[in-house]
Amino acid sequence: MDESARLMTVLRPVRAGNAFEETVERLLQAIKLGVVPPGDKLPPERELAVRLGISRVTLREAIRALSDAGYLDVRRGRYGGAFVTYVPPKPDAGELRQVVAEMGSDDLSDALTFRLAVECGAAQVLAASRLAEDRREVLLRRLSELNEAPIEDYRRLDTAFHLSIAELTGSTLLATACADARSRVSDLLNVIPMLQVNLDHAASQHQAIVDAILAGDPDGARRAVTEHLEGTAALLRAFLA
Amino acid sequence: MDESARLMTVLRPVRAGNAFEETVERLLQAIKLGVVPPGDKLPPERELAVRLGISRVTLREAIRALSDAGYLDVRRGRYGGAFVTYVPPKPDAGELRQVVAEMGSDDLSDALTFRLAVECGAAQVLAASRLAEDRREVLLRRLSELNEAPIEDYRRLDTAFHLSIAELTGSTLLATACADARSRVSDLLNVIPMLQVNLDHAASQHQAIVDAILAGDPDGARRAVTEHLEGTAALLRAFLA
DNA sequence: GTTGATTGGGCTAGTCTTAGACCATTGATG
DNA sequence: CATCAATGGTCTAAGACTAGCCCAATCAAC
Repeated sequence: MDESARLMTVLRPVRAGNAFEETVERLLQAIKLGVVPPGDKLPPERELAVRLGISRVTLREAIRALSDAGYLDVRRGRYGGAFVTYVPPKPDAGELRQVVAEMGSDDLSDALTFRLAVECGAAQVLAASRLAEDRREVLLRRLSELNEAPIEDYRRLDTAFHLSIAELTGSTLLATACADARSRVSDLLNVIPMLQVNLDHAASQHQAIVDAILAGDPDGARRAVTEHLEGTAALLRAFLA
Repeated sequence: MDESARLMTVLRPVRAGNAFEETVERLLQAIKLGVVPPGDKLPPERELAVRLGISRVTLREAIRALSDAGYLDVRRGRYGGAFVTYVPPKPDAGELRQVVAEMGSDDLSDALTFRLAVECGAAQVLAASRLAEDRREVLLRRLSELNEAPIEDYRRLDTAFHLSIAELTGSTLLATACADARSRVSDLLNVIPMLQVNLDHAASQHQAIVDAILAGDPDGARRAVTEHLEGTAALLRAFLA
């Protein structure tokens, strides 16, 4: 609150952990967000190490850890690679309380606030910009893909829809922030039961978000995103009591 | 835009550089944002190294580099320390073109979009929350400090005002994002001439932001922040042509 | 003045990380 | 069924980074 709060913010740790830990975290993000869907494989080690800006040795340690933990299946030889075996756990309200407890109430509250802010920010920025026809089509395609998704692909395509909004703004920083926000709550979202009423509700909210963005209505987009996110946020916050 | 855009976002470099470079960047952020004002000193090396999660050796290399570059004056002995000597350059429209050019148009555009999104997001979140009386007072105090600021303190107190909005949401992640966004454009803001009309304009916009937040009006807060930021953004974008 | 607490300056041994080379396995293709 | 390109598996030497220790300088307080 006072001046020293800003010192805490800026003079925070330069690094979240060692290279190995940060790499595990990043790969886990790619897996859990469905950027690399189950059954697909990560890029070859040599290429991935360059992309992540780390040595192949460190990357291999991280892959090894994820392989041991059951997230990846590593196969040698041509057409081999690190295949994603992780499938999101089946929704289970019982586990929800446990997962929330593991995270800590302060971190959860922080993550939910952050997510609300950046997703609303992205939606309003996108609504305020003149959108080229091909970008409108991307947004509509993501929406229809989500609406037609089989249950087992729902979470991944929901993520894809939400992240597309940030990506379409053209800001890498914003897309990164939204991906980060999403991954901080993805474990929680995964264990929330998916009832048909909720899916229907979500579908109409998604439609409202897209309508507001395409209509060039930033306030409407902001409200639609807020309404959509506050639904799950309120549910999660209820488990903090 | 397509699926591979998300690969680029998530499988980006794990680290922005080596520990030394990242530390220099972080200290520079603290200095340029005025978190440690000119004449004040950084925390003692031993304490700062712990906060930043790096070794004292690496921290000292970074401090040495900033000292050589004229940002810090390091003095030994009790009551010594690394004193901030950096004072923001005098505004100069001539330099603006040069600073914009150094940054690159894509990075600038990205930073401006990111800043707009996160600051709007923070303001709307704050406006939507029930604000305790002491928090309202913090906001009002920051505003009046800014309005009464001598010209040489204006930028620093303007930063303090803007960052307070994010800090008051209670989200560390959001405060960090806003500080990051601000520091990405601070060099540019510093060289924009400060004309009295512009200062008056900014003052009324700041007032509108605070009014909307205290009134619990997220849409109003969003619009007020957008109007305020788009002013400088438009000016900066003009230099991209 | 002398003292003592605080602070920057510097050294060393050990660990983490990297770059690059080379080996082993796989399976589509001819 | 032999080939070979693509891919994971392994090793080594060099560099980056850290933890911990002690030295040197400064200056308020006594």
